[in-house]
Parts: sequence; structure tokens; C-alpha cells
Amino acid sequence: MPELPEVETVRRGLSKYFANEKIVAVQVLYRKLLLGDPEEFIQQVTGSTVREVDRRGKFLLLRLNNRQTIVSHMRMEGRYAIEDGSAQPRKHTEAIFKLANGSQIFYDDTRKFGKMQLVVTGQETEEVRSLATMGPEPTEATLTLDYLFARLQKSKKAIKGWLLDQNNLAGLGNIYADEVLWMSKINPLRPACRINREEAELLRENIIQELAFAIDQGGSTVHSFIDASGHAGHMQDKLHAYGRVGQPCERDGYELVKIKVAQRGTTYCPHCQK
DNA sequence: TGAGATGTTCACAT
DNA sequence: TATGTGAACATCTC
Repeated sequence: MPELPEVETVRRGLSKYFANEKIVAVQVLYRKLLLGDPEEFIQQVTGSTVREVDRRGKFLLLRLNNRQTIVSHMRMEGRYAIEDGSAQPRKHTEAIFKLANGSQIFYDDTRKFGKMQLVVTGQETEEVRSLATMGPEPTEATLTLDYLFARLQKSKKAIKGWLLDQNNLAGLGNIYADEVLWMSKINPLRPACRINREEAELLRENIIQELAFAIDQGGSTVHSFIDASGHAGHMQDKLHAYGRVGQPCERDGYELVKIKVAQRGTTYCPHCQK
């Protein structure tokens, strides 16, 4: 379940392995992976070179040398893997990029939710609507307290759901939303507009620090996430709330409970998250 | 055996 | 406009 830290980890892996190697062939084994015409995709990508790999929120942007960009979203279980030239497609392999150096990059997706789309470089926001409306990246410079607090005040939504909305800020998913709320001692059901400025400041710092820390840990391996070279992350061992239902809160020892907020499983401490 | 849970985004309903 | 719900899928658990 790639969230921002996992996508960033994959981005770094792909940057290294695509690294100016020509893509000599593309195989698409699941046509619905692609938004747009599959033939057009294959034709444009074949013979091109990935100059660099960018990221915006949970989207990967593979910059080709022919003024095209592959916009890739892994959704739930999408996964890139580096393989040698003899590797055969697996049950859920949806696309294969064969590189000039003989290696292959597989895109696998057990649940088939992930999507790829070819767009003209620079036209991403015109062609991918969620990129056009996406909120700021969660960094010190781009996620300001003034923005965060003002935007929180405008919404009555439960804070958990608010944090998951990529239009408010980019990159948080279910795992890290639970984590930053636990760290900030905020109840996931609290309406966004009921968070005061001091709490917003704390929330902001926790979001920025937690995501940076998770990237440093190579992401969380909870269900299927593995980086592009096949290594699991370590972040799952550092989580305080997500996946710890029934276990004692590390702060006060009370039992963590699981509820549903915005249709998503949400684990929190009812004693210290107010 | 089969219902329910898993989690991201979009389309649609209210 | 803002918010909520179900669908797109496959797999695992109870």
C-alpha cells in the first residue's frame, strides 16, 4: 500500500535502474493498466530513454527523452521490480520494460487498481485531474502553518478523512494518517475545524518529520510493498498506532482500539487522543 | 463456504 | 459546494 514514503523509495530505485538505459521493448499484459490507447503507449515508449523519475504525492512521473511522461499510480498493490533478462512474467505482471543493458523492469499489481498514462511532459496537470487539484507536498517549505490552519478551519470533516484527502495535502495514506494523529494526540473523529493553531503546528511538524523518517527507513512493508530492487522497508517496525489494535498505547498503556472513519480502518488510543 | 476486510481514487448521490 | 458512498479488483482471514 504505497503512500508517499513508499513511492519515494520506489522513485529512487527506478531512477537508478532506468538510468539513461534505452527501453528496447515494452510488453503490456493487462491493457486496462493503461489510460488511453495501449498501441500509442507502446509505440511512444519503445526506443525512448527515461531521463529521470519525479514524484508528486503518490504519483510517479517517468520523464522520457521524447517529451512524453509516463504518469504511474500504484494505488494499493502496484509494484515495480528489477529482473534479469531471463525472468518470465508472473501471475500478476501487467507490464514489462526491456532495457538495452539486458535487464527488465516488471510492473506487477495483484489487485489491478494501479494505472499508467502517457502525457506530454509539462501537460500533466491538464491531463490528470488529481494532479491539478493536489495539495502541497508535506515539506517544511511547502506545507506552511498558515495554509494548513486556514484550510483546516474550512472543513467539518473528521480529521482522519481530511488528512487522506490529497487536495488538502499530498502523500498521506491510511498508515501515516493514523501515525501522525497518534503522535499529535488528536482523535481521528475530531472535525478538522475544531483543531486549534497550536495543535495544527504540532500536526504539521509530525507530518513532515514522520514522512521524512519513513523515507529514511525505506518505507513500510505491511502487505506487499517492496522497493524496486526487492527489499522490504523497515518502517513497519516503527509504527505506534497502525496495525496495533488491542496492544497497549506506547504513551499511556491503554488498549488501542479500531474504528471506521471515512470508510477506512482507523487505530487510535481513546485515552490520550482527544 | 462465503462474508468481510484490505486501501486509493474516481464517479455519482445527497 | 461539501461531504458521503460504492465501485474498480484479488486475496486472505475467520
